[in-house]
Amino acid sequence: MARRRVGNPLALGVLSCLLERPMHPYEISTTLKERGKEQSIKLNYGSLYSVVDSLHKHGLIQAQETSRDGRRPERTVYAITDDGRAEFEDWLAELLSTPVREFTSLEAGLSLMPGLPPDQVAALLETRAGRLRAEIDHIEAMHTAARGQGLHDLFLIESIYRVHMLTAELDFVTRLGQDIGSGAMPGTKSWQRIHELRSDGVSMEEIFADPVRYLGEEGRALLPPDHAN
Amino acid sequence: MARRRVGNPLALGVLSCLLERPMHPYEISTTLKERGKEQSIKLNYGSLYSVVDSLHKHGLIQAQETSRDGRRPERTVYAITDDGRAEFEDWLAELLSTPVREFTSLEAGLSLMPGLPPDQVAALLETRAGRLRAEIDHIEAMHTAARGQGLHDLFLIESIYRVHMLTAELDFVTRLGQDIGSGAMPGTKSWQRIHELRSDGVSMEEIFADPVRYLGEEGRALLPPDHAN
DNA sequence: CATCGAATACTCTACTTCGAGTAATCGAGC
DNA sequence: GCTCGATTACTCGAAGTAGAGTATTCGATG
Repeated sequence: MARRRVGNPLALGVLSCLLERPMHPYEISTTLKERGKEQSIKLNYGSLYSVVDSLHKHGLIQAQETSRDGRRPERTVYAITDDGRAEFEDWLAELLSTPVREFTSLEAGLSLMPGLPPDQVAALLETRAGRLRAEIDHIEAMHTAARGQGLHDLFLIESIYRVHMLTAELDFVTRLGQDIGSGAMPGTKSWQRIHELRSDGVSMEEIFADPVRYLGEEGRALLPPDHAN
Repeated sequence: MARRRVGNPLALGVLSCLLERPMHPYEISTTLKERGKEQSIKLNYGSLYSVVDSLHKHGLIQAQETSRDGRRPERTVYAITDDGRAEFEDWLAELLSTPVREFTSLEAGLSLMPGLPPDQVAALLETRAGRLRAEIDHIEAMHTAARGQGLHDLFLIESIYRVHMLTAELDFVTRLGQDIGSGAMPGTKSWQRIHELRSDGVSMEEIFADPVRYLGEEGRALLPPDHAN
């Protein structure tokens, strides 16, 4: 994190609140929750307080007053600085303009997919598709409700984006599950066969040593594991 | 992370290597890299060694031998245990079947988007679209090359998924940028106006106190910030 | 007016992650 | 046979993250 002095996106949420008026950390957290920002920015107390400390240390916010009611914990009210305002604008512009590589768990799963037999993978992807459909329906019901309250799509935009991406994932997963299940996916036969061989006690090294013997012509594709990645 | 004894997906990559044969950590890292898995599973040395330790501590892998050549660092070779094999299958099945909520930086950006004026946001989204197109072209060129080497799509699946999702993002971002730029997005007028008022020194609180006065009828939508989220 | 759950407002610590740093060996070329 | 960059193989510490735990007050209910 050479670029940003504070790297957690929660810090951007903190700055966005302080842009309106000075607040203390707990108030920031409730404000973000009220506005549904915790749906798009991960928020937990441990991170909130350390992020606020860090923003303070770097001069992006400043402590205004420290008060206490009776014996309740101290509250420190923070205000944004000019430096903080500049950082907010620059950071937000970067988030919108610049894609960053994010590692998702489905990508990890897909890349290791051959570790399970194809019929099982097809079933698992079908299960995922069902869950995605449920999730999409759930979010869309909330959108309908929110629009009924007169809320602009502008304030739902991150959630609309989420539905858009979940739908794309659903398309992919549905198609892939079908292609694997039906055997339309090239290589599925070998994939299946390797799992059969392995449960008969043949080691990976034996199969790799002479794939054509174990897998027939399809096995030739395994010869140079020459990923041009 | 109550579920998995070791939470980092890198641990699944480690297990997948040891499923083939025992290896030492550095060999695991080169194997994962050779196969292009570091494109889909974040891999860095610090994490690798702590993940291996953790797998060992939890009995999912076991140390086989510790050797050293001359004065070179020690190498510990690890083998997977039956427990590790079970964990691998169960975890991989979960990754494929169960969507998890992942917070992306674009979602964070979109949710705070009104913090910049609409014309600037439209321009930033256009910039992003261009970068996404470049990224997609780049990955597709690699696919073409890999297929030319006789590689099955099966071994490119995570990368094909990535292109699918990048394309979905590109669609969304392109459309949103146009809608905001053209003013077709409802609420854009108020959004613009708020930024004008703010740079004239009007505070957020004043605007929220009487939105209709500052923004006309469109401002009425701001009255109950009643996110049904 | 006593009680009990919800809300307020943090604190603490164990765990994870990151990536620069270290240190030896190997091989190619002059 | 010497040098220099690549490769092998990790180590270390600073920083960040998670989320359970703590302590107080408020408000509704019987």
